[in-house]
Amino acid sequence: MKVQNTLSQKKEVFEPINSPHVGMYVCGPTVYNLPHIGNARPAVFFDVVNRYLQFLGYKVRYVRNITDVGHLTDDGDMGEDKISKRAKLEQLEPMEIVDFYTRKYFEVIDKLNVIRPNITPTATGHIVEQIQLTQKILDAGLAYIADGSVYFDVHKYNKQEKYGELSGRILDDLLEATRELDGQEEKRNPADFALWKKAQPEHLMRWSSPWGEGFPGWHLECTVMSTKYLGETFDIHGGGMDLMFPHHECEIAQAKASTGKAPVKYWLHNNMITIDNAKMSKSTGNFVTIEELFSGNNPILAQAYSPMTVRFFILQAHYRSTLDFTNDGLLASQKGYKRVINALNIIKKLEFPKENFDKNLFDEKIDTQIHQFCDNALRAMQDDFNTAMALGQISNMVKKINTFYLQPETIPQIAETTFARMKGLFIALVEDVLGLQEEKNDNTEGLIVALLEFYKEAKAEKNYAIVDKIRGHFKANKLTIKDLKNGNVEWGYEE
RNA sequence: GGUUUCUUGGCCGAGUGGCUAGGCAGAGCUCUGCAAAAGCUCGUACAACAGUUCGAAUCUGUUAGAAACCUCCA
Repeated sequence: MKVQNTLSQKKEVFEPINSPHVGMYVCGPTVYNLPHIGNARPAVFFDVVNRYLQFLGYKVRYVRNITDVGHLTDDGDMGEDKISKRAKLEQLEPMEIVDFYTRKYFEVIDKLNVIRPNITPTATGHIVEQIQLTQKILDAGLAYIADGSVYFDVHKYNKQEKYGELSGRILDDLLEATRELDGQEEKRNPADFALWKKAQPEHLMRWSSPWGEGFPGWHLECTVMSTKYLGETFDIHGGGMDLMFPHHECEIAQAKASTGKAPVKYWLHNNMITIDNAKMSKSTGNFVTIEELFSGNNPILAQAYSPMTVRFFILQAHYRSTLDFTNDGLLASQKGYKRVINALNIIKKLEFPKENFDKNLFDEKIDTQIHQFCDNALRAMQDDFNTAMALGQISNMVKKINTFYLQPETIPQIAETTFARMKGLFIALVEDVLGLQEEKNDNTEGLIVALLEFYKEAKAEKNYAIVDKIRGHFKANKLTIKDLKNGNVEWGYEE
């Protein structure tokens, strides 16, 4: 398998440090707002990575953090922070916000059929470790204390290591480009970043430390938690491209400063999502939440889109391309998804004929074609998780499956082993790897009412055979038909 | 200004130097009491220019345009 490593900017052969074990860390959400469609992409994509690695037989330990401190009030920026403003307005504890949005996050991400990570650590749960790491970097001489805060000394670090290796930035260029921000006077250098930040009196989340009361810096938690659960060097670190700089760059710096080792072997970054070609972000407020997507309750949306439609839509693009959310695109995915699921249900029931089939039917061309679909689909996944390509091949299989379904007698055009391979792979890819599952329509009520119509008609015609038959079906489903005195017919649960 | 990336048919969206990606929409056909579903067939696609090559959407260069990041964000 090959993966595109942001660090080398090349596709590299994936070789776990400690095969068959794979350690994967993905930056999770900052839980101070409703999860939006931009949160859905990494969640779904890295879920597929997790699933595919397991499909290949690896034992994955998947860690995805919850950032619940460090972003509630800005570092330096004196501008308005809508969240803390709102927290104040609603008189909520920060942890109340955190708890509420964490639950919201899991709620919608679960609906997308994302398997929960093995560990979901929180930043507030690792304050002690973060203090320890800060001390370690101080001891290494790569940080300095300024008025109760601790800053990472990027300049000094850059003399022994290369700061900017992940994002391809050069420190000197960065300095010129960096804007003047408020509250940065304490820093020796604008590129320096906070490891520990002194808490202002109004700051609600605070812990005592050797440097006074404060809270951990933005980048510290990921270094601490990834190291704690996956070791000083682990296999995969994932996240959105926007985290490449400075977040992941700082993580590398923190890790190298404290352990002297590169923390991550393969860096994977998913691209951004746009809405009608405009970038989505929390601050500009043009965002669509995942809940809204499911409910259709947003002016941008023409209708509601089911979780699996959204998942299918995300997987139809390669993860390193930007993905534009449009109604047309989602609608196309809705249909494409249903087509695949219909075929999934069909192939599950479809069997190769036991005997009495015409052995002369065997057609090597078709047989080879099926094998190619299978090979191509697997190759696509092997090549940097090309889910779009894999879905294309699955689509090819769908056609064949539908044909075989309508003309089962033609199944022996392919060998029994070929049939078994396609069946097994199709199900495995769709369900296990891509994580697409059937969404059952909840049309029970409508169907019951329809059946009652027939019941009434049959009764009017005194066709009691049909009447009894319908009653029987209701009973079999633990329902009863109630012929009311006023002539109405209703249904209820069997008591 | 710097860094990274992108520009594919009506829309979305893959792609290897030479062989049909795929989906959606559209047209025609088959099947069908009518439909639907399904299958088959079809449309001019690869930003522009130049170069490398027997051959390039795929490599190189130039130009134009776009995006993300450089500041909290997945």
